Amino acid sequence: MLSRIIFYSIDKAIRTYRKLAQTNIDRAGIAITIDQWLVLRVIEEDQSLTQTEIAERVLKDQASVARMIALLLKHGLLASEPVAHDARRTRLQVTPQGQATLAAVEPVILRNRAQALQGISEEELATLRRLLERIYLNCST
Amino acid sequence: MLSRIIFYSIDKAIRTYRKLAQTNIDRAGIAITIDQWLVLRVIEEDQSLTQTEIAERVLKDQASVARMIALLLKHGLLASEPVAHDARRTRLQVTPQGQATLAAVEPVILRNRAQALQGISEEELATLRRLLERIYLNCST
DNA sequence: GCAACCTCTATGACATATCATATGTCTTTA
DNA sequence: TAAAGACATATGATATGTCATAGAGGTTGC
Repeated sequence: MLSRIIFYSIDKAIRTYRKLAQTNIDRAGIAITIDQWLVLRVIEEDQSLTQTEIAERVLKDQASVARMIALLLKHGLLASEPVAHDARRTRLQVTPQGQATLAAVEPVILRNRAQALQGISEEELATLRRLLERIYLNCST
Repeated sequence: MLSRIIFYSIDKAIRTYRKLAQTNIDRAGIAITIDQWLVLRVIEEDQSLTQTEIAERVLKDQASVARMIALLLKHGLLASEPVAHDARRTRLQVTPQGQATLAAVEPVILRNRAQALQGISEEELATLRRLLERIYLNCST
């Protein structure tokens, strides 16, 4: 039975959460994917990050991040300007439109999380986090 | 901090596990993706399933399953034949090559799981499963 | 200084995720 | 039984995941 496999449960939980999150963002009339939102949010926090560093923070590949950034630029949520001391890079900036999108998404995400974690205590959450971290460490070595 | 968000932990755990699994399959010289393997395995268990039913079992979209089946057919791991009473469908069969692939992957998967779950007790696993199931239910309603 | 090496970004190739829809085929209902 | 609805599969469009690599630009060591 697939349902007895823990990785199946993990996959099911995260997929269902992602679907809920994206549905609610769409329903709020916001034109962004959750993955793009995550990247945008990380850039907002620190605009000096390289794509590789962004990729590490959001657990994605540099190639994926490059394409998401290209889309965010195309959609006007990000702007880029050259960096003086390093011609390989560009400095990314969240545009006012990007800021507005972040602000609009924030409450939706908070509601999603609250819904997803209903009936789960802080202690259980800590346990969950600890076990998942253990799996992560077991897999990375 | 992203690391404080539980969905980040879930995502990190499952991604790292998937990467470990795929790396070990590749390293064993087996030409199949984990997703294709999962589909092939489900078909082996019940060859009368429709694509939609397979998709439900493996938590994927019918469109994704259709494309994976197309690849499995192309690679010779599956064969299809018409179904007498319903012209919409085809009956899928795991070929000998498919059987061999499943047999070769099995021990790799078992080793992966054992590695990923090192140091986690049966009781903790049950807790993990219960919490993830709760998140899933919270998100599906 | 410059050769070897490393970093940053972009992109090709292929697989998957998701939604929408097309097409053909049952099935049900008026 | 014909029309309407449901179902099975395929596919277009777009986004992401992953690996590999190209191409331009830094950095280091000699």
